Amino acid sequence: MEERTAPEKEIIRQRVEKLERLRKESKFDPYVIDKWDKEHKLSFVHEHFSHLGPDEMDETATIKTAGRVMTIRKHGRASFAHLEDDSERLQLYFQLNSLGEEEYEWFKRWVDTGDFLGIVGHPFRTKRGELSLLVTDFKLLSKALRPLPEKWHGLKDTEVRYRQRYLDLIANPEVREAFRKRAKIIKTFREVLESHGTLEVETPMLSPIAGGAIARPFITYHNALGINLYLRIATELYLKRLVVGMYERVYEIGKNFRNEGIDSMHNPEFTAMEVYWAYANYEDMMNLTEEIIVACADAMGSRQLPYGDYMINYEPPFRRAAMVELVKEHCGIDFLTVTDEEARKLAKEGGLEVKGDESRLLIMTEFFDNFVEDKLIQPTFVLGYPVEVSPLAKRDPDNPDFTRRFELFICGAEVANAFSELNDPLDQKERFLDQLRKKEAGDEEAHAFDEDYIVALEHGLPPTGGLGIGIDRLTMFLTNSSSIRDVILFPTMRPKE
RNA sequence: GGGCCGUUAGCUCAGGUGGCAGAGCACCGGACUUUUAAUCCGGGAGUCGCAGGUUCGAAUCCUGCACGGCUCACCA
Repeated sequence: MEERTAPEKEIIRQRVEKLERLRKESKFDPYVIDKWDKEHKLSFVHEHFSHLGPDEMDETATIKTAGRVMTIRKHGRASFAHLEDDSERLQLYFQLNSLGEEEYEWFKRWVDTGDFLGIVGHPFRTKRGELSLLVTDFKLLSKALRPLPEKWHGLKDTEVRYRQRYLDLIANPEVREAFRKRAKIIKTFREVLESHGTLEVETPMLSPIAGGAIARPFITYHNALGINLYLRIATELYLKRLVVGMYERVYEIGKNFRNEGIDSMHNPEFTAMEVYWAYANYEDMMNLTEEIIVACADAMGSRQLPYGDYMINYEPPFRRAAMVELVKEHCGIDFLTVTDEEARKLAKEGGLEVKGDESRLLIMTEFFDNFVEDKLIQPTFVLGYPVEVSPLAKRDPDNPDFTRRFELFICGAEVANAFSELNDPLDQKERFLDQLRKKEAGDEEAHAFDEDYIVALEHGLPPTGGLGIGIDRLTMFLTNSSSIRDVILFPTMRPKE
């Protein structure tokens, strides 16, 4: 049988062989070094030596830096390379005269693109005008055995980009930038919340009941306890227990898990922020939402940010409109003046599925979901959600069919959900029971009945405003990303084979 | 779940009507002391996503499957 070598293996074989020769011939092992005193980021050179003119060098300045070799251009007795670190890219100039023959030949012989180099050198600008370092000393800090993605076109294959994100990050600097922005957004959340004296807490991801939202949970099993546990779908019920427990302002930023479909707006695990303030209501939460999002926009550098074909204006105040008004505006129907029966008829005419027992307000939310939501491009607070679709929100005392609740829509998608929290234990129990009945009637996604939470409410929850913001989605809109996978480093993927 | 599209060298991509598997980058060897998608000369590199079918002959046509993308539906 003829032995065949796969080409990829062949490249790696060559590199491994080279590594072995390097170890043997020059008594040097690139994987032995465990420290390099990197004194300067590459951006330091750009920041401090941009004033150098063509062919001008600052020999009094010695830069000690390190990074990954991205390109090499060898020219006999002088060579150029580009070094990249997490701040910048900078050209290196290796010259026989300044390095000495032995060192220079060593570089040409052993250094490949993808390798990590420690560099000592003087800043200068080439005749052609590129800021560079004249290398006076260098050390090979680590070797790459696989080739870098193509340098000109970058890495485009979406599947590889998501599965091997590190390659995406190496090849596409704008991707690195997007995740820096994500970190900035989360930092901004913390700064705003802390500035209002809000305490960051952590609540269970594993719990016997997955409550606080409508979603199918992931189920897992704990061996020692011998019970099923659910991965959380929201942090809501635990955070409100903490307000019962005398923390007046708490928030949590963390992962939620929902066992549902995957598309450009949904990942099975996603990051949400939830915050609860005692003695505050949903209007305070609206102001807080605005404050956080405006601060995030500012952190991105502008209150006008593009998303696809749209320019989104994050200048406050955001529009605030009742759902009834928005449905009237977009559909021409005033659901306050129709009967349940008329509403169902209108729904049928509008092409919506009707079972026959829906209230006019439930139909209204259907109209909203189907015909209004995706039209809300500019940041819009939608107020006045019916009680039926808001089992954890306080009723509006002037209008008991509605709750003191809002959702914020940006680019046609829900970004925030908030309400004056229902703190009446008896009402809450009734609404849970109502959800239970829905579940028994076959609604897989009705809220779970959480007896322990009712007990907590019975001990007294102060009037409380609560808010949840989907950080991935907000990050998408602030970074002009068309898919949630572009703002999650390692999105959920089906394993290959 | 439905529809459409994609899968060819490590990467980016060509390969009308079926007829010897290609280019650039990357890699290996050589020349070159200011290049920057360096250039020039030479070389190696492929289970054409997988499986089956049609055919003298399939990267190409047909069927199924896998993975991915877009989209619709469903869903927060």
